[in-house]
Amino acid sequence: MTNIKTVSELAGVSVATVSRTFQFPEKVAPSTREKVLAAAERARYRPDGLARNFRTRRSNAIMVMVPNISNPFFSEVLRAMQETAFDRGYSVLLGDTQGDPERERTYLDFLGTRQADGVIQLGAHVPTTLPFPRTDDENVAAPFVHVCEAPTPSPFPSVRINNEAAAFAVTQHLIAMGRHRIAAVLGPKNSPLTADRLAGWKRALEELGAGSDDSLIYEGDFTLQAGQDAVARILAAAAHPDAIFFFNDEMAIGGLQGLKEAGIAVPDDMAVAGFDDIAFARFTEPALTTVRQPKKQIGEAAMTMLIDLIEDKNTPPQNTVLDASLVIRTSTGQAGKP
Amino acid sequence: MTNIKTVSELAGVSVATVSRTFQFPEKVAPSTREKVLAAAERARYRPDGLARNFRTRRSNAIMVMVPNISNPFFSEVLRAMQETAFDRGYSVLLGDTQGDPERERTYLDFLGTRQADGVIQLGAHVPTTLPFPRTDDENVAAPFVHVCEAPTPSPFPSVRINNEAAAFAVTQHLIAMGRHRIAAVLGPKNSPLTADRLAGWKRALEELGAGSDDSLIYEGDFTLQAGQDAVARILAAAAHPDAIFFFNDEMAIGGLQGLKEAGIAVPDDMAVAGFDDIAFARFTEPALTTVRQPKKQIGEAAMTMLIDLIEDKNTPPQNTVLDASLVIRTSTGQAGKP
DNA sequence: CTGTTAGCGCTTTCAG
DNA sequence: CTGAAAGCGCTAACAG
Repeated sequence: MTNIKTVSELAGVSVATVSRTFQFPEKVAPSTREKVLAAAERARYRPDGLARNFRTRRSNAIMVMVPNISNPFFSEVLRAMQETAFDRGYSVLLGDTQGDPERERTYLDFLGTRQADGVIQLGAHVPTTLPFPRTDDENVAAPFVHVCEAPTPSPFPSVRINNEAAAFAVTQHLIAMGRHRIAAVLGPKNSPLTADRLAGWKRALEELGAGSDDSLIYEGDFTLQAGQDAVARILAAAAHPDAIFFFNDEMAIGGLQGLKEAGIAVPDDMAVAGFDDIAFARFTEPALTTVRQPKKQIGEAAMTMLIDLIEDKNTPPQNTVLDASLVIRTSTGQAGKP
Repeated sequence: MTNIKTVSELAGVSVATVSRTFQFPEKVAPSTREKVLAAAERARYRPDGLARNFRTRRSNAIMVMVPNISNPFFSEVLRAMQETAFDRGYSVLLGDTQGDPERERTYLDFLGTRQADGVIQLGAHVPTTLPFPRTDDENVAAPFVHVCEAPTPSPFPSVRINNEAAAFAVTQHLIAMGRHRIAAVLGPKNSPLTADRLAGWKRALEELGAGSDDSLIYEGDFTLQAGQDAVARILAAAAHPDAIFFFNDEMAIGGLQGLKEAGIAVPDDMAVAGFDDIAFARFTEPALTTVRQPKKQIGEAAMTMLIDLIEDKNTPPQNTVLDASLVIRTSTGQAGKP
């Protein structure tokens, strides 16, 4: 129950001085500062964060909405975000949405109720009505950053990689390895990311390969199970493809399992590629060729952008595109071997 | 900028009535309620969460400290925690500690500054001084729950599985499969969980096997890399073991990779077991025998316990032990085959 | 460099 | 069922 008043009396100074001692120690004479700190120590005083937040109208918290925190890609990005937020004095509120728009609305509302100073969206959904922090200035950008799944063009500041180009590179590599019929296993529909990767796959097949063929497109949802299921459907089709490009690593790992169970040799009978380069991709059998997304950079860039937006209302909204690189392992065959 | 006063004037009622309409709608006459809600709607009013938190002296937030959010075991548990918290009207603050005690202290301090109503610790470290919420009643249990890594006996409420028994079961299974020299690859030192699993391994070897042998113990830290490294050390030893019990699945997966690179056949030349049953365990080559931890239940139980503690100061602190089960897959050999 | 003072927006008695 | 009013603990002008 010890509050600022108690401490001020104990130290024989005003409450303002106590406040300053904690907020701006340099604005207080060293001798006074010591008196205050001693008194605070003695009274086991901790400034009340709730009162401070209330008074300053800032929660110093960032809501991060993530479709599924168990997805290793997201958890890596999230870790970098939390790290960056921490370094800048913000805490991270976790909002696992499971893709549920109602959940997203609830979490977004943390902005409206001032329980978060900003929001990062790692999912695909774009909010239509944003509960702006109650400012009358319509020109101030909303403290909202869209990560990975931002549509093009994006109405909000965003951070992502060039998914089209990365998917093109994967498909190009498969073609270079002598593959002709390359299936694509998609992520969730309506996801800009899925659309972009699909466009890259298509362009590569049309420019460099045998042309694209919609019968080579299979649905998926980024889960291990979806990868396994897709393989079952792929193998049931009349003419097998000779390669499968899974739109994320988890599906590729599920797919490898499905292929193993079906007795299909990878990469000899079927080449397999993924996307993301999660930690496990290096440990599959065979090791997975994939696209390395700069997870740490993505998280850092997004959080930095958001906090800049919050703290400096003049920061112009940006759409940052980071580099991704193709990581060639053994699941797509060895050089020199068809 | 629209606040409770604006709404009260618009609706022609007092601020108290507006407050009640949002807090306890049933305490307000239906006709009044409608007036208020209409006015709130018109003014686009959102109650200020910071003011509310300040006034009620509650943040409605739970700090969850986790050593590494990228670990699939933790992220699964965390997801269940967030779900449970959400259902009970709490948000989750993410505190990735990377095992750093200073970080842990900082996060723990959220209690002291009232920025969190409770703390869950998923790491091994036990706080010595807890910044109690400022109550004078020394008998009130601190809103702190220790998960998975709680020492025995635990000074705090806790949730965990019986690690000793589970490790015993793994080792027993390996012995039953005809293995004689069973190596153990540990988790972080000083972790109660590591100690318990080691004790189970040791007891099984002594009661059912050839006796335990400290030269079969290898250090680890729960990362993929650690598993791979441990295999290198194991294979460099004079006499190979014929089985390896990794104390978590990630190390086991790293270990499988190391064994593959060394040309050791699993399970024929070396049986491998893990611990946790993360989603990827079913998709390794060969599929991993492991201990299934009830991740969802652990998360739910811990969060429920903590919130009960917060909301009902009479809840007695408990130490909950949940069931874990051995999941036998192919990495430890097939029945009937030595 | 320090003190005085006025609230921030809301909840919560306490009366009526 | 509703209103009046006090005040949570702190910060930030402003004045000295």
